[in-house]
Amino acid sequence: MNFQKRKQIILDRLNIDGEVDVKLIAAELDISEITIRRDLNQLAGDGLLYRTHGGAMKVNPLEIPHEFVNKAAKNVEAKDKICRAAADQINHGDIIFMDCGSTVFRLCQFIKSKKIKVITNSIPVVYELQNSLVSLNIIGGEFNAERQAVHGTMANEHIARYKATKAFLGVDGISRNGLFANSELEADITQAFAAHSSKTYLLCDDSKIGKESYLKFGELSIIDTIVTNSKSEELAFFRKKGVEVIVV
Amino acid sequence: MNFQKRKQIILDRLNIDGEVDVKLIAAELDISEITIRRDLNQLAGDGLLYRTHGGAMKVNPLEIPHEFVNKAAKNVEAKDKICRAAADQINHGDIIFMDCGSTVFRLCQFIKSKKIKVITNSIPVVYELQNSLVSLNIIGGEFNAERQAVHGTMANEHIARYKATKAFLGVDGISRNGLFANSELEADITQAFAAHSSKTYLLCDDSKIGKESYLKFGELSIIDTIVTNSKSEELAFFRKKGVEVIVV
DNA sequence: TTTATTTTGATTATTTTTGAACAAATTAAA
DNA sequence: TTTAATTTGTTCAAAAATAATCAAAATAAA
Repeated sequence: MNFQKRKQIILDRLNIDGEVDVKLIAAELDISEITIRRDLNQLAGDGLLYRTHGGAMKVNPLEIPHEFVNKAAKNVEAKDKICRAAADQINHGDIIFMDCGSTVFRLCQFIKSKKIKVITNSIPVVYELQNSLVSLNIIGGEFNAERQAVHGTMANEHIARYKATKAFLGVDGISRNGLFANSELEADITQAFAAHSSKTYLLCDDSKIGKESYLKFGELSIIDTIVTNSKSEELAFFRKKGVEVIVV
Repeated sequence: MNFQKRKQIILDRLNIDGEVDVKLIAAELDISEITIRRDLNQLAGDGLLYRTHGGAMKVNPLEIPHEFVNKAAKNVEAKDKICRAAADQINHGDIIFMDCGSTVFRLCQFIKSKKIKVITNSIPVVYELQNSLVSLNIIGGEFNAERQAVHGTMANEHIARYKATKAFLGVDGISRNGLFANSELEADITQAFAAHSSKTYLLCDDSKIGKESYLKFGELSIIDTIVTNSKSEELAFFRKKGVEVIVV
């Protein structure tokens, strides 16, 4: 019974019970208390548990289940149709912006073999494209764990340094009144992307069309093309406003 | 019974039981313990298993691009010692730079529960720290798939916008003649990190001490502290030059 | 064949791990 | 508050594992 094995047992026990007791563990593993104490101290030193008198407690429940993955898995069929159509718009040599939307993320699988440059603030996009023909540029700044992406002042400045041929973006809602976002950070970066690309595509499944939520941040006019599976009558209005609409 | 055959048996056993014991294997194969130990050390050096006292354990398969894992898994024990000592230097509230070295990567596991800001160009570091108490800032710019990291002009400019309390860096070699890197990109970003942090730590295992390869890019003076497992006499020279040396 | 190289094993010294004993610190109880 | 019980850190010693050194055996090369 070596340290590595005891470490595993102790951490397993912590995950189950939330706490461990020096005496109990020592008796159970048939090993001296001083050794268990030394183990706990070492693990506490590495930040793997909190030391208490007589034992240890679990350290903060850090494991945030990958919300992003779940979100990306919703409405997959529609999203994939949208993305396949969007990928058809991308040509060899394009420089494209991709934001951190869950629909935009699914675009990755359709562009892996294209010789293009992708500039993105989404870490999942980076993972997905890192072993492909796509050349990647990561937007720097403060990382938001929930969105798995970078936002903020530095990010916006970074975008402003580049000029893309096309931007593929998501929003939280779009209606005849404009574009809506869940947060100011997302709104800002979406605007920055749109402002620094020659052509701006909005990828949105039917759940987003006509939806108005939280923060209106821009007019329809900053969008050139909408790619969607929606059959909403709102689309006719978008067309009338000069926005190209691709229905899949 | 040659090394190849023993290697096969050892790795098979590891896959089945998750661990092996020097004494048991030695008895079973009717071969001396010292030979088995040598085998295990070699396999551990190749990152194929994790050496423990009295045996070895299966290496936990991280879900990180393989190229990176293999490199990071070499010389694990020394690197972990180095990183534990390095982590001791980090205090609540610190703002630290971390580069894309394989040793620096292993620092992650020891700082997950620290309330600090980490600014990094390494995507594996981001991945490893994303669900921790650490607040992350990603350095933007062109992504290099081989190094799993960002380098270049934008990256250097990004770094220049920040000021860190401490930088933890790797190099490809260090000798009395200065610091050596594998590429200009790495050299530039290392210098940028060092220039914009109050204190610069170099994490390097013994294989890097005294090594001079490819490109000399800086003097010893840009380093404040070296953390290493080396016992080279070169260390005395570093100390004479005013560099603090922490030997683990 | 002889000679060099590599691999293996035995011996010894060193390091690491562990446990016991006791003093210091902490918690609980009176 | 004071006292008792528990937990902890420290020091030291024993045991186990390891590394280092060198010699023997196996293998490859000339």
